[in-house]
Amino acid sequence: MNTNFYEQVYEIARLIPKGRVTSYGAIAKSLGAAKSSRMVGYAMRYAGTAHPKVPAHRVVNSSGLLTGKFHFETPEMMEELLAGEGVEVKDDKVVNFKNVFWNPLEEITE
DNA sequence: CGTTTGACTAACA
DNA sequence: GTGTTAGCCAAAC
Repeated sequence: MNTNFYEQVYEIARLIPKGRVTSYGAIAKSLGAAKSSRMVGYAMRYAGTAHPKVPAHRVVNSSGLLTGKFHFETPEMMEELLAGEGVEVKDDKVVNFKNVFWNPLEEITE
């Protein structure tokens, strides 16, 4: 299969379980491209155009901050989506980030 | 094909 | 804890 960089990012993003979040850097590391953390976010930018669509709202920065909320249809949608999945969001940040953090490396295990 | 960009991270002040 | 700077790299324009 064509393991495009974007496709890999999307694939992992879809693996994020409900009620859990992860960081861009974590995804980048799972791809073996820890340096390309920005590329992960860059790819997420096209998440809405990707098929199938990816739960970009489950991806936050290393601080658990909803950095990409403004890229959604509405900045508030990201919080709503997370809240709807059981992830509490306070001041644009994920509450108990470490607690809800999901490590893709544990799921990939390849 | 060259330049700009960017939903990041880490390091430093 | 907050602000700024630098490094990073692949895609978009």
